Amino acid sequence: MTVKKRSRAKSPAVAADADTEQRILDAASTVFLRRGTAGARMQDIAAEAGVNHALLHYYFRSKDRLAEAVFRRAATRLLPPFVAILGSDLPLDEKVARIVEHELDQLREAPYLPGYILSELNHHPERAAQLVQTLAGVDPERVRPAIFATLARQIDERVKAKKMRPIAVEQFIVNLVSLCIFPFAARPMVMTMFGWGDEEFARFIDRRRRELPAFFLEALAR
Amino acid sequence: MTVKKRSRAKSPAVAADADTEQRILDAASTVFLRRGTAGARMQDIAAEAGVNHALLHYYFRSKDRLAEAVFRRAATRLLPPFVAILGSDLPLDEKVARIVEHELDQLREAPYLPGYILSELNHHPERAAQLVQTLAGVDPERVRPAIFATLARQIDERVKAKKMRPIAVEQFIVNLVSLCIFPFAARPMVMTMFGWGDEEFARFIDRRRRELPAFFLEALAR
DNA sequence: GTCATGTTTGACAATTCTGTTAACACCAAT
DNA sequence: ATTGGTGTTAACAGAATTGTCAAACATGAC
Repeated sequence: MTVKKRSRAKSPAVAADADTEQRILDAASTVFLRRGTAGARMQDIAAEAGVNHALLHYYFRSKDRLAEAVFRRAATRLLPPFVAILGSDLPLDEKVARIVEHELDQLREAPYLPGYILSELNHHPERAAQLVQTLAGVDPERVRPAIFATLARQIDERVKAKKMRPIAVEQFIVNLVSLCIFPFAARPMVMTMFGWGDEEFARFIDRRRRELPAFFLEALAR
Repeated sequence: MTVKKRSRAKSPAVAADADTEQRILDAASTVFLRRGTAGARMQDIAAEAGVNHALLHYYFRSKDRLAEAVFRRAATRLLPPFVAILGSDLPLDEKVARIVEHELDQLREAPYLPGYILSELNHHPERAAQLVQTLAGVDPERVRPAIFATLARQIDERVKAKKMRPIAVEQFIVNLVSLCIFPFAARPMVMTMFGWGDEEFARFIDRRRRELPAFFLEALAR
């Protein structure tokens, strides 16, 4: 009834003022990431976007749908690069270095992302499955082996060459991701514990970006 | 007006049925940890505790206060042991081993804890400061140096003895905590990614408990 | 027994929040 | 100019949620 085909044929004259739907989505991201889905109010999102709150419903029908759009976009920015790098055929230490650099660069720009995503997945675990599907384009049953295979082979090679102590692929991945993402998810706690402001935290991350690959690889070297 | 001195002189005859205030706090923990503070409903907590929801207000005055009580209790269970071990005078590798074991044992029982605490601190960063104070009994300005001093000295000694590569204390701590806590905070994602159920995740944690100390210490050994 | 005190409940008030509707402005095409 | 469609708003309806209150209830003391 209210749903129309949304052909965004933006008036070519006014290029400066962004597409409304986009502006709403951006505002929703801002608010949802800070307050969480349950804690956010539609009214606040409307204010942040500078529009009447009825417009949110016009474009996204309900809070649930808007929240899902935001979540999907957020997750899409966080995970795929990770999977791409891990599943590539770069040498193992190159993979580690790239992931650390990419992830830390990314999160420096969007520090609320990890906390938001972890929190949402804790409250709606069912979204995780749906998410992995969306990200992969196919179902996880087919993507997982692909990543696992190359990674397991690389680890195996280095173990056989006596260059690395053995480790399960799952532990390898979780360790790497933990070290990259956790500091951002726990940022308020970290900053308080160490008595830091934003600049100190930034320096901490800079240093981490340099030192983490070596730390991780040394943990496995022999 | 409604606040009375709450002398819990529990009727000694009926020891089985727990103190109501305690039952409410337990129920609130359950619900808040699962749904988050903003997502939880007072009605649900009342139902979980098996009482009328007016009782929640009778004992805790408002949702905010109840939420704070729950948060304080949760944080009190997670952090102090960590600080205690880290600040003790055990040898360094013993500290690492103990923290890994204790933390993983603890979290196996309460897997929602990390996600809840991280989430709450993201939405109310101001609570972090207040929390650290409460935990320490004194202000963080005095506790922090204490932990730092012993830890920094231990690291320094091993570095000088050519047994360890140098690392900043902050990075040391964050790395250790990341590896312990993150897997639980990201549990839904981890389980989905790997296609696991509860048993597989439990086995994963078991293995982690055994292997993590070595992983961590090897990362720094030379 | 009844009185006093703390506990518990059902009903209700007040507010906040989501979602809907009808009117209006603007532009494009006929 | 008129018509039709899209985007936008103000006002409103309905639901859900937090919080209050007076009355009922238990229990031990006198």
